[in-house]
Amino acid sequence: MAAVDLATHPGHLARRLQQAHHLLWTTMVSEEITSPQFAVLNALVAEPGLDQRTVGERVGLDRSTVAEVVARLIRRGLLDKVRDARDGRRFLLRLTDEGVRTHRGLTVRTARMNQVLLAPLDADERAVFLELIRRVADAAESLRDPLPALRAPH
Amino acid sequence: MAAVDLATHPGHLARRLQQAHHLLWTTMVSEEITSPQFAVLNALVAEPGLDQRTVGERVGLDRSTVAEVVARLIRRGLLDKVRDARDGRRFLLRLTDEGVRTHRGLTVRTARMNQVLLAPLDADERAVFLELIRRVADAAESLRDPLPALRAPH
DNA sequence: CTCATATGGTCAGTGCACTGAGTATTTACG
DNA sequence: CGTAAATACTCAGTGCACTGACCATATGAG
Repeated sequence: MAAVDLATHPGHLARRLQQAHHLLWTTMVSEEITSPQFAVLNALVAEPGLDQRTVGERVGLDRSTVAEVVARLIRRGLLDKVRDARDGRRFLLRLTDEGVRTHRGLTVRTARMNQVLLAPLDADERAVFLELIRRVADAAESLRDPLPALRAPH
Repeated sequence: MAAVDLATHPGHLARRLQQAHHLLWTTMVSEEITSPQFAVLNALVAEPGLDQRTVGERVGLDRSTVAEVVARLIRRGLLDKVRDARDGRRFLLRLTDEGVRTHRGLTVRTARMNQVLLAPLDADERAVFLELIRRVADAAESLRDPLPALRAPH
């Protein structure tokens, strides 16, 4: 009987939170476009013509995952990908008109969805909630390469 | 220029938090056993002999995902699965000795890892952090079937 | 007892997410 | 100029996560 209480494990709670979010997203926002796909569209609305690597940096996705998400958005006709003339390694990404329209429509719905998701918290708690998650995520993120010092044995 | 600030989107932050957690987990806890696998082991330490469905309920996983995770744990020899004699639909799950040992070892490491993950927060903030995530996740969870009322058109 | 319904599990399909290896292009050093 | 290092991307492999369709066993109402 050495079982642990998972409700004190942030990783476990993060997973459950994401599932809750996924549930609301598919019912209230879209069944076709996913949340990561929206994040990519959003990054390109803010900064058209980014390459894949930079998009990944903006939305927090690694190169392989960006490639997959981008492929799906292109297949749906929301995105164009053209080789950079000045640097042949890069692909420059740009929304199609359809992509811009889709992003606009989803923006409204995501706002409504976030309201529902955060409904159990009052205004102060919401601000704290977002800030604490951000701080924890940022801290661990900035710890990517620098410190393989705490690596486990075996 | 109708781009949105993703730092105000709980779903996006939840995903980033989970990635941060995943990063720390693989370096500080285990490269073989994943966090969901540990959750299943932990549920069976607390309540040996559960069936798959109930395990899923305890750790927040759907039946298909539980089946996959269980299959991997069996392949690693950490778990046994036997048909319930009293109800031929069920499979009863039980840890092997090796499974118990593995769980015990990981428990220590997960505690250390959680310390590092929560390092950017002070003690009060940690308590608030866990409680707020739990409340939001629970609320959305309890909204599974009852309310397809807010479903989006199209 | 019989048949409709619940329930536990499996399977196929889709999508996110990471790692590690490999390819192509660019850049920087000698 | 020429080659080594860095960079952008692709590809294969593994694992989580959900849905919807399907199968088998149980159970409850008639």
